[in-house]
Amino acid sequence: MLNNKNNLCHQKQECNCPGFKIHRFIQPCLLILLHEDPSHGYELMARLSECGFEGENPDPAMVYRNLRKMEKEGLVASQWETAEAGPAKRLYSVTPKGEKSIHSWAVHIKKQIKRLTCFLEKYDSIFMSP
Amino acid sequence: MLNNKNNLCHQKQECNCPGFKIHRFIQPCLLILLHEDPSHGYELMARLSECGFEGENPDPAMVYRNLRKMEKEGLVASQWETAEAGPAKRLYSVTPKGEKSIHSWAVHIKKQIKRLTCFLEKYDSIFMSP
DNA sequence: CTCCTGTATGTGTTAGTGACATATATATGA
DNA sequence: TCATATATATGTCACTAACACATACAGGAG
Repeated sequence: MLNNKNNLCHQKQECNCPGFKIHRFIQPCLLILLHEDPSHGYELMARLSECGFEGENPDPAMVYRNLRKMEKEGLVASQWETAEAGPAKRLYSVTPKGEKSIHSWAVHIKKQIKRLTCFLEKYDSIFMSP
Repeated sequence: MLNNKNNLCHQKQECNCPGFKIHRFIQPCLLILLHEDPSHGYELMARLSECGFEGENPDPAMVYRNLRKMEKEGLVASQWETAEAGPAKRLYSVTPKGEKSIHSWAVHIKKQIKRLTCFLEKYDSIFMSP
């Protein structure tokens, strides 16, 4: 039932949310932050604390590489900003395709909250019950 | 402030929850299921639906490899069960070290729920407000 | 007896990811 | 001129998810 050669027990990945389960949570965070306000990588690192990453300074490599990757996939667009003082910034904004991706992520994030809550309920009933 | 050579902006990984963020969510699920009731891999695949994985038949490779890995790390222990009919089963149960790991996971899972909820709040305020 | 199905446990491979280290450039103030 | 803050980026490595595939035992159908 669970596993035979014609109907493998694990379903094929159909969702276009990369990662499917939940890793790459940084991607939807970056998308929604950019949707609120176009921004650049360095600023986004700070703004990630708005997404429940308080105190956990994010890896710049992760931020910059994800931004470039999402640009390659057409989820965000960028342009150089040289007007202000300091080194040039690469300003990112969300494309229509990126906005669709946000909706898609929201569905999966709801599902994941359900799973995590399910774990916590089990946990509490085992270790927190009187 | 965010990034200088002496105090890198991303903190070192100190937590003993492998994966730190949330991937490998299958591990705490297996641990708590085994804590409820010692079981074997094939059965655990079915029981994962109790953990919010309804309809998503898990990859056997993930289940079995994670079980073996956790055994190697001393989080679970196993013994062959040959009494019943059918092929032999490898019966797993949680060790004291594994129980500690469950507590550790619970902390991080609470944090992750906070993060995901934070995302959804932003999402709703942008796309669901009147 | 043979074949199919269900139960049960694994291995092999590959692309992708996270974590960490490091490099580079601009501007400001001490 | 030297340290610091701002800003972006590359290199590497171990680990993971995803998928394909292999193996073995047992029961029932034909």
